[in-house]
Formats: sequence, C-alpha cells, structure tokens
Amino acid sequence: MNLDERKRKILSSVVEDYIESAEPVGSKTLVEKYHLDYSSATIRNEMKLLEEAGYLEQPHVSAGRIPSTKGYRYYVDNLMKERKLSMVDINYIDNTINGFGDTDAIFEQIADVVSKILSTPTVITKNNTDTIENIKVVKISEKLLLIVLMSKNGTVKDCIAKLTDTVEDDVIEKLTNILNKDLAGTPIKELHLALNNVIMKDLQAFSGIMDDVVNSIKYEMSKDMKKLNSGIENILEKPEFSDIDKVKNFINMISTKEIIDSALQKSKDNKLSIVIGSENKEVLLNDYTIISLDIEKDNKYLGKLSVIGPKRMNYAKTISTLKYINSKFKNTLTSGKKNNNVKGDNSEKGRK
Amino acid sequence: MNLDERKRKILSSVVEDYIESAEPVGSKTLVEKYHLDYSSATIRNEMKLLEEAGYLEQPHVSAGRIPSTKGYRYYVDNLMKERKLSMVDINYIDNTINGFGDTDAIFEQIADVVSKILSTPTVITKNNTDTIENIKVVKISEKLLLIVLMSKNGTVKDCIAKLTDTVEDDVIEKLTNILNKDLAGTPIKELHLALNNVIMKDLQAFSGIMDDVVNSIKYEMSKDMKKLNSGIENILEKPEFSDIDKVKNFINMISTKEIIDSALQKSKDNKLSIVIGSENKEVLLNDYTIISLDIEKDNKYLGKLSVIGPKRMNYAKTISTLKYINSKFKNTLTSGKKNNNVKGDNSEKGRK
DNA sequence: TTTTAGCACTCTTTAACTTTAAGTGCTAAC
DNA sequence: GTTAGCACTTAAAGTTAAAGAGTGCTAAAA
Repeated sequence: MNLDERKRKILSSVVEDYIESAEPVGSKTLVEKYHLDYSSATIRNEMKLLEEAGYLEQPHVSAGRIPSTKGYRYYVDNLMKERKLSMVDINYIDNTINGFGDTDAIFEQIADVVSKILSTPTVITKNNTDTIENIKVVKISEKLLLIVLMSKNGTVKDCIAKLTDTVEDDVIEKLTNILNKDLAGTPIKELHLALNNVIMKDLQAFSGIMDDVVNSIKYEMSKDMKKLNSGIENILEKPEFSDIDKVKNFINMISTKEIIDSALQKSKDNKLSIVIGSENKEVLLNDYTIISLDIEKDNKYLGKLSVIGPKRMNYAKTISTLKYINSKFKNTLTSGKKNNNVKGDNSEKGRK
Repeated sequence: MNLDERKRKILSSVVEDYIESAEPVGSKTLVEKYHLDYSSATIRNEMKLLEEAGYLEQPHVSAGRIPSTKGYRYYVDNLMKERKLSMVDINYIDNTINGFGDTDAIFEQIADVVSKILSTPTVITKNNTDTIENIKVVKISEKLLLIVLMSKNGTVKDCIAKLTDTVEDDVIEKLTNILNKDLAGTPIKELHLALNNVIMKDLQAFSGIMDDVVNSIKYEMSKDMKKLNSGIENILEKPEFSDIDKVKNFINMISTKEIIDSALQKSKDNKLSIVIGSENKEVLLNDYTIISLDIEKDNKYLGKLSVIGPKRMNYAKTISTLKYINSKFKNTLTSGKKNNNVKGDNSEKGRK
C-alpha cells in the first residue's frame, strides 16, 4: 500500500505523539494538536485504513491508536526528520567524554553519557577479535608487580600481582621478554589458554612468581567481560515500566548475555542498525527496539554501541546522539589528542 | 521494663517471623509455628503488653504485630543467636574474593559479594585520610604514559596519559622524581590542589606533557569518588519495594552521598555498628537499617563496609557475613598471599 | 492468680457492580 | 470526499457489600 500525504502525516503524528505521551492517540487529539485540516471523522476513517494496512494498532476498541512495528518502521525509514542535538546535550557530551583513558575507558564513558541523555539502558559490546600487542611488567614495590597489557585496538588492561617472594630486576626483564614473545598477537579471548601454554613451555623457571602473575592477569581479563551495560535505573521513569515485574523481566533480559548477543550479531553489515519490536527474532525482545552503531577506527571494527529500550523510544534523538558520539569518538581516538576545551576538572559538572 | 522469658520468646518469634515473611505476625501463627505452649489468648495478652512497652507495633487493629525499632534493638542486643554462615555462602565468598588486585579492587569485590549473599545494597566508604606514597611513570609507547599512584593503604590507581608530543626517557625520569618529591605524603583528597601547585612550582619545564599527565590523574581520581555502591537491583525482590516509587526514592537516597555519609560518620567508635530505623538521625533513613563494619589492616583504619536495607533485614546473617568477610579480608591483605585454593579460573563459577 | 474459650468489634482485602469517560465505527446528510 | 451525529464498546474509576484476619475484652476454668 502506498501511503498518500495525508496518511503519512497522520501516521507520523501518531508515532510522535505516542512517543511523547505513551498514551494511545485518538482522532480528536490529532486534529487539535497537529492542526490537521480535517474533521475527526475523516481522521478516523484514515486511521481505520492505516490499521487495516498494519501500520497502527488499537489496544481495545475504545482507545486511540498506537503504532505497530510496521508503523514504527515506516516512520523511521520514511517520515522521521533528522534532528539536531540540543546544545545542552552537545555540551554535556563534550564535557564528559574527555578522551582520558584507554579505549575501554572511553567506551564506558560513552555508555554512561548515552544512557543519561536518552534515559535508557545502553550496552557496549566489544569486538572480540582484539589481540594482545605488548606487555609490560613494572615492579612497584618489593612484592608488587604491575602488569600492563596493551591490545591492538588501544585497550590497556593492567593488574597488580602480589608476589610471595621478592624478585630481582633482571628476572622481571626476562619475564617481560618471554611474555611478549609468547603472547604478542594472541587474541584476547584465547589469552586464558595461551597463558597456560606459556607456563608449560617457557616459564617453569619462574615458578615462584608465575602463579601470581598469571592468575592476576586471568582474573583481570575475566572481570572485563562482565560489566557491559549501564543506565538500568533510568528505565524506572518510563511509564511502560510502572509495573515492577516488567522492570525485573527487563533487567533479567538485558543481563542475559546470550539474548543481547543474539540481538546484536545479525546487524553487522551496516553501521547504524535499527531493530524494532517483532523484527527481532528473539521473542523476549519483541517489545523492545535496539539501535546500534558500529564503532570504528582506521577502518578497524572496535565494537558496537547499542541502545535498548521500549519500542516507544525517541528514534530521532537516539540516532542523532549516536551519530554525534560516533563522530566525536573517531576524533578522540584517532587524533590522540583530547579534542576541545577540556580543563580536566570539569568532569563533575555535567548533569547529575 | 524487664522482659520475662515468655515475652522474650514471643518478641524473638515475632521478629524472626516478620523478617522471614514480611507480614504482620498474629497470635495464632506464633502458637502454631513456634510451638509456644500457651493459648493464642495468652499470647495476645502478652503482645499487648509488649506493644504498650514499645517493642511491637500494630499497622492496624485487625493485623498482627510487627517489631518496632525498639523491638529490633532488643532482639539484636539480647535475643539474636549468632549464626554460622552456610557452607554455600562461605564457598561463594572464598571463591570470589580471591585477593587479586589492590585494596580498592578487593573492596569492590567485597561489596559485590556481600550484596549478592544478602540481596541488599552494599556501600563501601573509604577512609579519606589515605595519602600518596609513591608514583611511577611508565612509558608504554611513543605517546602513551602510564602513571601509577600508590597509596599508603595499598590502593593502586593508574591512568593513561596521551601525550601530544613524544618524550624522552630521561624526561620521564625527571618527571617521576619531581612528582614523587612534591606529592609523596599528600592526602588523596588534597591531590587535586597539590597537582596545581606542582605545576606552578616545579614543572614549568615540562609544559609540553604536563597538562596531559596532570589532567589524566585528576580525571582518574575524580572517577573514583563515584561508584560506591552495588546491588541496587537486589532490592526489587523484596516485598517492601513492590511499589515502584519506593524503589525510586530508595535509589535516590542511597545515591545521595551526603545522606550516606551522615549515616556512616557517627558510628566510628566501635567496629561493628548497627543503626536501626529511627535511631538514625537522618529522617529519610528512618525506615532502614544500616549495619557497618570498620575494615582495618595493621590497626590502620581503611574504610567502612556497610549494608543498607529495610529494617526487616536478616540481622543474624548480615552480621555473620560481615564478620566472616572481615576475618577473610584481614587475612587477604596482611599476608600478601591469596588465602586458599584459588585456582584463578573459578572466579566465574559462584552463584550468578 | 494465671490461663483460656468465646465472641463482638475493627479494619483490610476482595469481589461484584455501577458509573463515567474516551474513542470508535457507521449512517446519513452535506 | 467530507463531516455531523449517535449508538456502541471498553477500560478506568468509584461504590458497595461480603469475607477474612486478628484483636481486646469478659467471664469462666485451672
């Protein structure tokens, strides 16, 4: 079905009003609020047609209409106007994402910022093909070593190893060399296994300190896999989560790594992907929309930044936020400079 | 009022039943469930006296009784039996708190473990008199420096500084020396100011890299102040939070640093402090109980581990958990060894 | 003197019913 | 093609009634 101008206008108004109000939209509301130059009866007839064509739904017979998945999809693809981010939001982003820290730290900052601006949970998934590039071992006191692992994509992980014995400088140097020789190029997801091999092969001589060093590294890397989302508390404000059971279900769902992974995998081809409601094969996600953006640097895929929320989300704002973040992120990472007037002590100033 | 044996038994049963069920406890329940060898009428008379004496409360006339703050207090001080932690919990703690990482990392592990075992939010406050002991600067690549700050109490913070220019090894050595000379002994809470002074005084010569280094440090330290609690999602399961507004209020409350600080400050004298309901001067906390434990190492006060939840919390289990953690923590920190059969790769195994 | 059976009383919870309000779909007229 | 008008449906809000839980008191029993 081809939608004529009037139908498009009506659909667009229904979507936008519903995104704003969370209430089914009636014909009278449309006429008054959106200045459609027809009577409510005409609008009703049009809405009926839109419903029959699958763009709108009616929770019950005496309620207004809400957009269907198909309706949202049409809106996103054809009706939605590109939206500029407000200066407030731009300033907030600029002041908060300051470029300090490694790739992971910046990923985390981004997730926090996005979840605050959009009041919605945000998930970051990292590309799991990243590899170890370089390892440094620093002696920071008699029995404490700091082990620094740098990845190809610019992630720096470090961990403290508490030694049971003291250790000489030349031992540390040897250890560093061996670790680098054996581990450089290892995919991070295989590090665990690789570490075991290193022990077997080359590090028998260091048995006194190896357990401490290797276990510390393993632990640090395992910790990393866990914290991948932020902003859960924001959904409490949304009317669709006024029921505590829905909140629990939602939290459980996005804490289940498999569900999130399944949702994010299939959208690898295009940089910005939008999966609305029942477009998602995972049934548990059928009431939600996931918008995600591939993050790249020098044409290398670093990971995916995803926003997950109810279908009734602010698509225009979400998309413009992600796009702005993306441009900024590229800049932050590739230049190696912090990009603007960051003074270093205004990181607390943004919104709360 | 002196409570005779029967009253003590009744009070104790009311408290324990209410902690378990979250429902007001009636006389019949007590007789049947706790095998009191009296009729329900006798129990009713006793409960009336207990209410008049202020140990029990009645939500409304046709409901059972719930403990008052005074009732909980009497229970905690006189009736509660010391409880052994279950083997499941002990194993979980042992496998999760593995001694890897610095003091902060262990603090964080502890907060996570406690909040999981007790299903309640946990707050860690750190002693803010900790001072900088030693600073190392490590060059990890052409334009990347890793700055490591060690505190007197064993906290290790590090941050990446991205430089705008390359830097020579001898410059790094000089920089390290100056930083150590000027900053060693500085209280962490004054670090921000101290860093400004250092720039003014000794580091004019390094102006090319100083902004990067100093700002990175400042940012890292500011980040540290934020994340002090975990386990908020656990309260969703508790019946007192079936109303979403209560959840919101609670989250707001414990996110407000001032409230938590005010609650924790006044209990500095004894190592285990229990503040029940209206004993807390902060009105917003009058429906909650805070149990906290001072954490020490070598007689040095490191910080406070606090559990915050509804008055109706499992006091016995909370206390035994904190005590066990405390003993384990001491062990973990002072020995410099990981304490038991940690294999390093079982950190994911505990409960989810 | 202490304990207990019995019962009237209070208050909450639940269910059933009624009313109100919102918004539709259809018809017939414009 | 558009619109006024109206009967109709349904959810939400309000009302009333009944059921259930637990008490406090009285008077009798131990």
